[in-house]
Amino acid sequence: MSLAVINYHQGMSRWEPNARGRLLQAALELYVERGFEQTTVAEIAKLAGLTERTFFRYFADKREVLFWGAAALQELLVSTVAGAPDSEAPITVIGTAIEAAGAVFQEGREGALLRQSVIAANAELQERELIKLASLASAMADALRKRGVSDPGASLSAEAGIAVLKIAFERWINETSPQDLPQLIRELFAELKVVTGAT
Amino acid sequence: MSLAVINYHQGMSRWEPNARGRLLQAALELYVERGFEQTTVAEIAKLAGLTERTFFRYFADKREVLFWGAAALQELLVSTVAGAPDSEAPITVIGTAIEAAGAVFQEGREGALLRQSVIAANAELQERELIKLASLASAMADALRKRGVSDPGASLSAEAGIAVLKIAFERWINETSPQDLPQLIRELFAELKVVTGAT
DNA sequence: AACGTCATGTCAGCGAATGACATCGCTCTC
DNA sequence: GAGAGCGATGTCATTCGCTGACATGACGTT
Repeated sequence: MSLAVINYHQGMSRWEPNARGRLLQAALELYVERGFEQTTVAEIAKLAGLTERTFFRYFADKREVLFWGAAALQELLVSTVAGAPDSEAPITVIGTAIEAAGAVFQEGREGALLRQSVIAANAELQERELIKLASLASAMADALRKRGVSDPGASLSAEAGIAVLKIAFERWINETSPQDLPQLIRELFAELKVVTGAT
Repeated sequence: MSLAVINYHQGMSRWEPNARGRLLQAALELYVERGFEQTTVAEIAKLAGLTERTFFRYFADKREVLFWGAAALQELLVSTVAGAPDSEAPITVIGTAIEAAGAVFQEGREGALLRQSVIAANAELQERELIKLASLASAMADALRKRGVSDPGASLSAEAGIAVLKIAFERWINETSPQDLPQLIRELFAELKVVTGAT
């Protein structure tokens, strides 16, 4: 890994565009090189050519930088659930949505690996990841209820889907030669079916 | 709610026993009265007749006070899983363990209500709760593997069990006249079976 | 009575986060 | 094209969570 020699603002004056992007890139680089705890917000801001105060105008806290993509993922899941044919069973709808999420992760696996290695090394980041996942489950359950799915079933299906995503992602990220993530997700849904009550 | 008039050390000198207990009680009282964020560690320590530094010798951080019971819960879950008859299916073993946890919550519902109202009002506390739940799932999955359950199934069963516990607890805590929690858990496991499409 | 040990106190300091206010650069208008 | 307005950024001060280093007090042992 190379040291942080690049200064993302260099000769730039104030008002250089893409402040959020510069902060994002600077933070990721430092988190990967030194680790999350060993990186201060002041360092990130300096590398991006901004001040500490500005960092907190773009990101609620030091952790949030790593979870910037969560909103888009939530939109994908919700819209996939909302757009599914009315005839499909709730668990099938959730399965389709989770597979779509898996396909997104599959592109850009290198970035996901880097990001996950940072998260795996820090408990605070794992906490943040878990609450994002819980938020995804909650949003999917809402989307199911809008389709007329009644309540214990909606929550259970959504939570089950997130559980599958967690386990599938973990396996996929730890594989040296990765298999197809959506397919792995499909297999885990099948396994879940077996596990919960094969007679 | 009464203001914090009680000083848990009063005329006590140094070396008064049960420092952890006093900190626990002081923290809970202040969290309930003022809310978690509005309570400083210095205030907790003062109410307990100790110093801020000593608080951090007993609790890793300000949040951990509210999760002191998690270790005992984990032991209960793991030992229940470990002690189940060999003939039982993994999901049944998990179901028994989760029901046992539910029974523990059922005693002391008032305390659980108070605790949960504090947690519900603060995102950081929800994060900590989620990582504790994830830790419970991980511990149960380990316990299943020691019984010879192979890996995708062990993780899936454990995560499904935790999902059921989450949903059951949430419903139970929001009921004015609460039904039997272990029974609610049993019903949710049945519903999960239906939802996943197990025939 | 001296000693060692363990719990607690004291002190100094770092870093995350936030509020209040100043300042800079762009754009729009007259 | 000079000034007004405005949004993005900087500056400053402060609070609070948390930690390390070291001092001190109480207790049991010999």
